[in-house]
Amino acid sequence: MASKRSIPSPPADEWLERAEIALQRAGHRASAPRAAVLEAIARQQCVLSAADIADELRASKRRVGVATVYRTLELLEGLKLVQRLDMSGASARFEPALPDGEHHHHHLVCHECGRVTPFEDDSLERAIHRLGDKLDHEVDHHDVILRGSCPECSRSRRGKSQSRR
Amino acid sequence: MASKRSIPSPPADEWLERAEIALQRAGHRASAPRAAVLEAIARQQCVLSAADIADELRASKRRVGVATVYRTLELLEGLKLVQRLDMSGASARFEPALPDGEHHHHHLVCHECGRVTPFEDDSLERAIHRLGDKLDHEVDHHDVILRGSCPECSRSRRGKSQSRR
DNA sequence: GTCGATGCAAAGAATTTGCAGGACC
DNA sequence: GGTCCTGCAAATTCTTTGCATCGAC
Repeated sequence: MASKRSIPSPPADEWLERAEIALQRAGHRASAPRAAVLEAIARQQCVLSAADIADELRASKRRVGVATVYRTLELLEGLKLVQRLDMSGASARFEPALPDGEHHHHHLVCHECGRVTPFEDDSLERAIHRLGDKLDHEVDHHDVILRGSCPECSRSRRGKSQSRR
Repeated sequence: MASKRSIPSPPADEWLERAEIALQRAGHRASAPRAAVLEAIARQQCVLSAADIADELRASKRRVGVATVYRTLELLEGLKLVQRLDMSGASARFEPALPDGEHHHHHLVCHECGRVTPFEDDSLERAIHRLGDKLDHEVDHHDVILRGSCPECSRSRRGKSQSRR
């Protein structure tokens, strides 16, 4: 047990289609650079920074200016199609957002290797939901970030002694 | 009975003393500028940015360079005496951190007025703690940010019409 | 007296913005 | 063909760093 705690692979194409439709309905044009950014986001397996996206596109011969990447991300964030993840100090990361609470998840950040791992947990969601009711605030979004060491890092730090917990 | 949901006023002096001792024990000198930054942090009622601290000190005639403010905050963060709060886009905010889990809390950010309100909730903490066990990661810290409208903003939005923005 | 701490200003990094030309509808 | 969009580079903002000087221990 304690095996793959990863989240079922996100429906990339579905997201892409939804994003394209949402942009169109919001009155935005479907340009090639914008489409390239959308595809890079849809294709990603992990959270990406604006620079990551620009680099990736440059590598695949579809150069897109950073400004366009930022402008597209801003647009998508406004339409709740991407979710921004603030990394202490470093540049912000972005990931495709799924509709509503569907597939809602949060992140673990390893402060040794920097890796970001998504996870989901119903009891956490329930606790937050209850909180929303309890507090006067209208809560419409929440971020949870757990920081610590990922399995690889803590394992290698422990060195030889391998004690599963 | 959901009236005072605020957190009991933090023991400012206690924090200040603890911070001074911790710095000294870590081999740092007690300079006047650093002391001024410490006091500003201890005195704060809400989260402050580095610029806020510098401004506040300038107002109270104890000018301290921003560089010193940042350096002090970095020092304090390393000693777990302050907690950094990443604000999407805007500059990071800092607040005094209390020892261990003592008085542990999180924040609500109003996306209308920007106000940051602390809250604490045991069931949330328990859920996160359980999560730490469930996930392979060693979790040693967590941040939770709820975003929404504070009571004032949602009230005024509902009550009156939505004039100016 | 030594070495850490400070302030200033320059350097860096991340993100935004102005503008002229290009592309979509 | 009118706009919206793009790329580039300059501008902003936040934070860090180099360096000569100052001050705590």
